[in-house]
Amino acid sequence: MSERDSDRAVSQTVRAQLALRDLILSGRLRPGERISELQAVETTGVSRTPVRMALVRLEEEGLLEAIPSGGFMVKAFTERDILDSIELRGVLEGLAARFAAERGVSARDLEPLKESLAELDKLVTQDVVTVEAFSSYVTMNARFHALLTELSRSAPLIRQIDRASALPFASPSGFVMAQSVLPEAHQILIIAQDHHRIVVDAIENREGARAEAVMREHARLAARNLRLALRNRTHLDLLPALTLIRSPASE
Amino acid sequence: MSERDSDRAVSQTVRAQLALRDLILSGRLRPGERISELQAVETTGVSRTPVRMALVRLEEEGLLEAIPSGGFMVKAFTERDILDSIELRGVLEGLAARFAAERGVSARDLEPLKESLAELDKLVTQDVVTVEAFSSYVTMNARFHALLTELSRSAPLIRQIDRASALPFASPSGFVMAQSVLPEAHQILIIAQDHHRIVVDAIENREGARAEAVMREHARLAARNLRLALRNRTHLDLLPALTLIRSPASE
DNA sequence: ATTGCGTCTAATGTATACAATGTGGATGCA
DNA sequence: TGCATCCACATTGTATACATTAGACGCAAT
Repeated sequence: MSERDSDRAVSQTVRAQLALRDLILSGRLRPGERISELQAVETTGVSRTPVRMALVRLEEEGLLEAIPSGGFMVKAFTERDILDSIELRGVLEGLAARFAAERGVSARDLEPLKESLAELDKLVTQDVVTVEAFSSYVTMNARFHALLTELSRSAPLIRQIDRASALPFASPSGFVMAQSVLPEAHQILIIAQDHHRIVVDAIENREGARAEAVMREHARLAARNLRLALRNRTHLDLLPALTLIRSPASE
Repeated sequence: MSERDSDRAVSQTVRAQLALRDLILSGRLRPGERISELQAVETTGVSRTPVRMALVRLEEEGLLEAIPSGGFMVKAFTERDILDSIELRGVLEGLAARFAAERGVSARDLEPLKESLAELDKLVTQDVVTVEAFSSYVTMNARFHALLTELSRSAPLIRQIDRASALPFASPSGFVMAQSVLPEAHQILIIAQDHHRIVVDAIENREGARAEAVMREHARLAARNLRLALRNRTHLDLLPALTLIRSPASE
């Protein structure tokens, strides 16, 4: 009755899903830990049915793992898993870029991507780099990647990219915030933006192989950011998802 | 009480999932058709709760689509969707082959793949090509692809390939049976087997780019089979999954 | 005649009660 | 003292009853 509108708008299932995901990513549920349904009921305030639905969806999302005897546990990731997930996303986005280039994109359809590119330019070219600037960069970067993916005009591919980007450490903006405290911050941003520019140019000129290659390399910036962030572990609080790392698989 | 052991062994959820999947792939539930939960309860014989679980899993699998206002409908695919799904699988398997090649595979780990290759050789080199031979080819081919995927030793990638291969028309053996009635049957088999041989060789010699490229091309054989099967539509009964095609997107 | 509003119905979303199974502990025997 | 077995409890899987919402049909008014 006295619930807020924002609470009433979404289903109990979604509410439970959001609450549980937050619990996992914040590290309050540790990797390997079994998730008790009744405990989740108490925490989220919804009944068991939507909690179970949320658990199934979180398993699909990749954050949970089904226990053979029943129930779910929080999934544990190695550093290698994360790097592979980033490479995987790069390969998929590379395919999307190649599809866009090979199949052709009308000037009208390319316009939103170019606008997104210009907006990113405004942020990157300014000298002072504040935390707020990084925050809006994250938003605009996500938009650029989403627009690029859609240009593939391939529903199966878009779906697969969305699923691959669902894990926070695999998403295009997963480690951008880590840059904000790194000395190499501005350099990496400039390089990333050059990748953006190149892929738009390649699509426009229908150079499929070039578009694919640059998107693959683009994703590897995230891998570089991850390694940098792990080396000087001063600001790991910016990356809550790293609580999911089990054995860092030191090389 | 009087249920068969095979029925008692699996959960109601899995039973409903199998029954509904069969209904969809057999074409008894047409694309775009809304699935009534109560109707599904009657058909499958289990109660609404496991039916709903099964529906969620089938949506994740890609066979169903969530309706914004609630419930699910059978997903419709264009011919383009299917071709893209095949290309997508090829790209992912290409990545798996590249990972295997770049990271190296011990002789011991490569052994099962070589055995699988030899078994396939026995089938391919024999002159008479019966339907039974094709059937066992499908099994062994699936095994080869599964072994190859595992050699990537990347849990995220294996997971993604499994999900991409879940759709019957995207799986490595999706259109092999269509070959069995085509005059080009034996030729295609010989070519496919050569791809298998090349990828094993490339992995052994740590040639990542070669391994990746050949797996991509290998997947395109499935696309070729699909086009051939659609052209002479005499034996479409071998490919029940094609009932999911909505508008064939003629080119 | 068409459009808009209201009601009614049937469907999904949710909660909870019940059943069955797996797990942990304790006890007894070797 | 260690291992195995059994029992009890807790947890998940299932069924069903209830709530809520979306969609359809009909009636009335313009």
